[in-house]
Amino acid sequence: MSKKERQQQLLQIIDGNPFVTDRELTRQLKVSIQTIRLDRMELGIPELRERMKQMAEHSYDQVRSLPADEVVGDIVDLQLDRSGISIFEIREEHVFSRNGIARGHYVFAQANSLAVATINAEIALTASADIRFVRMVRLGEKCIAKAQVRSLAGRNGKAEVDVFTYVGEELVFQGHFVVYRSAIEEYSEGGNRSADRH
Amino acid sequence: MSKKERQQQLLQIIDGNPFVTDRELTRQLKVSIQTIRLDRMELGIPELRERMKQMAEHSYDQVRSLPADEVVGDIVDLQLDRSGISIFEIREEHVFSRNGIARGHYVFAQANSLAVATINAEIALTASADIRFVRMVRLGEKCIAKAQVRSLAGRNGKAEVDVFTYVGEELVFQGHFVVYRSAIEEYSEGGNRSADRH
DNA sequence: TACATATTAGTACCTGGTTCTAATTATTTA
DNA sequence: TAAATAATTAGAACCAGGTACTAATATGTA
Repeated sequence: MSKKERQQQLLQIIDGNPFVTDRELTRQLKVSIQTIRLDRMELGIPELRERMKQMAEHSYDQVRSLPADEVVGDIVDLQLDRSGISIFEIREEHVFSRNGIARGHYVFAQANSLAVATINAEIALTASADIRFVRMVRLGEKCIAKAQVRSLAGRNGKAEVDVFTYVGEELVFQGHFVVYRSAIEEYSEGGNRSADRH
Repeated sequence: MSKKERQQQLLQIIDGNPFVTDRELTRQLKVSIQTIRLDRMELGIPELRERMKQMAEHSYDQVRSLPADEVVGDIVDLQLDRSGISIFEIREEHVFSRNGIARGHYVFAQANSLAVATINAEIALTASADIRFVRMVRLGEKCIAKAQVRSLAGRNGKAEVDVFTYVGEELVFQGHFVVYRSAIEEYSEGGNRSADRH
């Protein structure tokens, strides 16, 4: 096996399992540990611990901003059963790496979270939605979603919420949500009201 | 400061920043490094490297299944401009930890990804959608989304796609998507066709 | 054959710890 | 107040998984 072939294999192995040690690599590639290390140098692959650290840091950033939180976006204003505003900044982890455009479901998730949070009920869940992506949202843009409750049925019924999301003055998304409100734990899209603002 | 108070502080510090070393902790808590280590022992907090490893492994699991991939769900059948089927298993990272119910935007994302992937165009993007969450989806359930293209406009125009998502025989989600297709790179919700199944 | 490239070997050193023994300080309790 | 107990600190040996560096040995090529 040539040096190039071996380095290709090494890339593949580490790509397939980033948790592999140099010692394990020597067993798989049948070369000395020094060769493995020279190869890693040439290929710019950091040591195992550094790889794990980078993965941990990367995931930590995501965890802090993302779906670890049951509400996507930061709710800055809330008048229960009336209106709400949330802010969500489009970051690296929300976009297609290819073109820096936000994945639709993040924009959707912000609006959905806000619609549900605005409804004052033990349990609120999205029943249906009618949505439109008015224009693409790019990396770094700050989405401001504004929710308006349009109608409220009884204590256990449907509520209708309109959400408009803006970047600056521009409308980027609009949605009409039908949200079920209930005191019974059945389908919780936003869950217990008291737990929303962790 | 009592031992209990210190251990509470220690928990808080590590919770706030899991990347802190014992040495940094000695500076913040003004005790010896042995005390820090005894405290970690008592509290069952692993060493920095182990913490990073766990985060990395956890995120790696997520990355493998989740939005790192630009298509949410595994497309198992695809007839461009006609129909498509994708499978998406609801895992730990897709549900509300509180009740084990899938976050709506994952169910939405699977359907959205499939609708876009089914359209045969250089660039495809979701323009609007009309969706309904028919019943909740729980941890461990396998969502099978079936897309049917209903209408196609010219090379650069709108396409309409219906997506029905099932768990077993039960319908859990339905959506009507309007997707823009274009050869011009403008708003890519699924991106270059050739890159979808990487 | 001479030279270059590739590979292997070996040593010292590093971080961020664990494990263990032992000594020193509080703090409590009899 | 003295003895007992708990809490804290010190120090040395050791570990994984490396880096950095020097030097020797293959292996191929002009």
